[in-house]
Amino acid sequence: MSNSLSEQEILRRQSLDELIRLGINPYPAERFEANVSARDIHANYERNKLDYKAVSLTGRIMTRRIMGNASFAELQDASGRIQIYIRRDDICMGEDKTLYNTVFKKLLDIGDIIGIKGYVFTTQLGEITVHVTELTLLCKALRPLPVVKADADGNVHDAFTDPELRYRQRYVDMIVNPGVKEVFLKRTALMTSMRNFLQAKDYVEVETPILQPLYGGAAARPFTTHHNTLDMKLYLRIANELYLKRLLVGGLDGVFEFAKDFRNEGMSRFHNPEFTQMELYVAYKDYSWMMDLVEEMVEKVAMDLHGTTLLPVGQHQINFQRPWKRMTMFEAIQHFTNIDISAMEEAELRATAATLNVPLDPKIGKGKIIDEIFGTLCEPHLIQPTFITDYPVEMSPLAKKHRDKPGLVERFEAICNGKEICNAFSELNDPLDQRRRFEEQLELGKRGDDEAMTLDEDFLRALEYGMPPAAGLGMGIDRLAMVMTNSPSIQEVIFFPQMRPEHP
RNA sequence: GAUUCCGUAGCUCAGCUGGUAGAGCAUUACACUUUUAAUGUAGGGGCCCUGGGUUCGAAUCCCAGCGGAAUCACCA
Repeated sequence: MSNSLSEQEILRRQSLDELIRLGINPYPAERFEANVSARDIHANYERNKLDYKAVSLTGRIMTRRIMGNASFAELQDASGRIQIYIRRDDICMGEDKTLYNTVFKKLLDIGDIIGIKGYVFTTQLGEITVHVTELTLLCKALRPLPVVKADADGNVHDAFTDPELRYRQRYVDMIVNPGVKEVFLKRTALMTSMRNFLQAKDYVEVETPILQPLYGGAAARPFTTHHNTLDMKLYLRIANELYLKRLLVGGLDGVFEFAKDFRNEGMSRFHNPEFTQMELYVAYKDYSWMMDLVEEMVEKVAMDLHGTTLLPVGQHQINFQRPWKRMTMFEAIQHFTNIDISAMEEAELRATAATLNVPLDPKIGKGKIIDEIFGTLCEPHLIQPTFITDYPVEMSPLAKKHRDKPGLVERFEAICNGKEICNAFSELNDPLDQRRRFEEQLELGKRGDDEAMTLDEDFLRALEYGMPPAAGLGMGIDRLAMVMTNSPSIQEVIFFPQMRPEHP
């Protein structure tokens, strides 16, 4: 951003001064009520012409085609675009033609917001258009908008595509690239659909602390902050799991929260430092019950958003229709490598990883080796929604041990388009086992694992009062939104993704 | 953090092996009462990301920095 104004910005400021000199308030306080939207006109005018003889409409001027004493322009409101037709002698009934000759033709620009009154008609070329009889300026824009045009064949010219500008100035992106708003409306619809689904089951939507004295519920590095009055360190949550489980102890049998979580880690097209998870905990259920719920919920979300379960995602067609494929982690590895690792100990696993060309950090243990093999050789190939079940206990300190498979926990992830979209367990409710698992994490922390979990005494105290057996779920809303809107990066589904500051 | 690519007008982009800038749209002026990427004619607009170097001369070559993108690493 420069201190000096561009030629076009100077001209717009001069136009602003001129408008004021003519007695026109460029930012009026009076309400201008629209009685119709662009979409409404397009959808209903042909069937019901009599209803469109006195319309009033607001919007932003997006294109202008000025031809002497009559002009066309396109107005964009929240619902879409509509062409308007402005004739000099219709908006200037008397001798004074200033409103058309000076105000409309010279002082208004692309990007200005106006209100119009008039009637709808169809032009000779068949385009539904509003014939303007009154024109009111509602907001003068001082910066020029990037002008994007589309030709008759639908080719877009001079598209506003620079990702940096699009993300830094999302408002411009939204004005100029209509698909952008659609993506975000879909994201909202996704959350609404999910919320309705969960509320219909009488689960309670709650809010839990974002500022936490101890961070827990996931393995990640936190953002740290400080409370002045209490003079204490606080963390932005990396998860809300431990608080929602306290609510199960407290007697809520089904709770969920759409939670902004914060992780102080790398950024990529799959990772933003702040992101949204929907976490759900339901008492007296287990992880296989939760798989059924996830299938049902995501299938419904797809239907609500698109009216179909079959969606294009990148190069693939993904079908969210129930039932989804289910396989254990060991089965998945056997499927993709033809090797059965289920009985292997650490040394053999390490050797197997080496023959499979999976690079390993020498410090990691058995559970992480298995996960590494899975993540490298299996996960990227799982395109259709698939539940992967039964994870090594070492990586899942909050999950209940498997009812009949030693060394594993009752956990699943749903993988879709090669990426995890959710993670769920039968929740560990044995307070003594939970304490041991935390202590193991503390050991890992001492050995230098900066993502090991901390021991939360208050959470353990809550478990000692007794938490009902429960199934828990964490669903990545951003990741799911990417899949549901066929977006290749997380920045496309977060309004204001994290960026370096413009002025270092 | 590593590698590769990118940074030129408000926007999208040209600019070859070095000779100090071009197009389309936008913008300005004029013409035009149903156009639609409106059209026609004539203009204006550039710290070529920043700082060093090489050179008689750098948008162009070299080095460093700043921003961005992709891939990888990291992220259960």
